[in-house]
Amino acid sequence: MPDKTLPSELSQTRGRRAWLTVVRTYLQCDALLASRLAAAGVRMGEHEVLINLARTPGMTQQELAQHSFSAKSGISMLVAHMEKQGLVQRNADAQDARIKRVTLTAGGEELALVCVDIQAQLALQMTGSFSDEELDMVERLMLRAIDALGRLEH
Amino acid sequence: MPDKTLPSELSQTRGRRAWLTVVRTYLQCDALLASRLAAAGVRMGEHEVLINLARTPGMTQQELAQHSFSAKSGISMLVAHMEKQGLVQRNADAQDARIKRVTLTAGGEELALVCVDIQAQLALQMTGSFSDEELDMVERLMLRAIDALGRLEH
DNA sequence: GGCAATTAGTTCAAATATGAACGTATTATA
DNA sequence: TATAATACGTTCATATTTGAACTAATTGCC
Repeated sequence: MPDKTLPSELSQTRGRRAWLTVVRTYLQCDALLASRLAAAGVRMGEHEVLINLARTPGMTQQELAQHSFSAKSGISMLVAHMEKQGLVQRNADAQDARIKRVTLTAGGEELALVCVDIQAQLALQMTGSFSDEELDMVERLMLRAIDALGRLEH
Repeated sequence: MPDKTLPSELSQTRGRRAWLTVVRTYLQCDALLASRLAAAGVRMGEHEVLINLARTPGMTQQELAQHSFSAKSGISMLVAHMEKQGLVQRNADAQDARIKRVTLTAGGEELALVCVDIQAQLALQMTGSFSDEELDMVERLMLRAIDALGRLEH
């Protein structure tokens, strides 16, 4: 009986192969998304903030940073810039003076709709041939993966 | 409640929801991968090059750039740096003097094994609860998505 | 052969993203 | 209550990444 799994075997597992395909898909999709957003005059970082605030108005910058997986310093500068552009508004929280709650302005809402549209359009083009069952399957499997990752984080 | 505009319909499709879950999974996995590689003294860019060259020795820098979805200028600098570190070697192609073929040194091979191991380990931890059928399903679906993306690229 | 078009790689300035240090506000603890 | 520990946001120096301009080599075409 062969003993514990060796690195050279591990590297050929189905899991790794499947995941690398996910990564390739993500990177290719991301590149296309970036180019379509650029055509609409929106950068990836702005897109992320707009999408998040459209779904959840009043997010803190900390929350924005976590959700977009970027450093809070970057969010601070980005949101400041977007405020100058008139896309968002920052208001101190009533209960906690440390917190700045960020909301979209009318112009921000409008641009967020464009972003959502671009994103949804791309998702549709990419998964257009998937059945509802297949889409649900993807979502459920990915949620399981996220769950497994969460258990590792400490 | 009456319908709003067209975008709001699109934004709620299964496809978008499923895809956003994939994105979240990718970002979370990527962050963890980066931290584990950092613990081994390897940066993400180096990891990408090492993994690629381990699978396909003698890749050109152009090919490396395409496979890792980064600018060729970055690859040029990165590979030059890795050559100084003694991880890779660049040799002019015999047939085409423009091309530099990149291969791993013994040290590079060794480090590449570590990278492959970290990557495979993470993939296994993430998809450990998946059945073979589920893994194959993920791979096939992602390949279909990549195919659909390929058809759009013009 | 000769010349335009293309391709691989490099360089460098500019755009982006990050981490550490700091100021300020809040919460926990003694 | 005082004081330490923590949390949010900003700033700034420092990576990291990119795009455009450039050199050199190759290919296509007349």
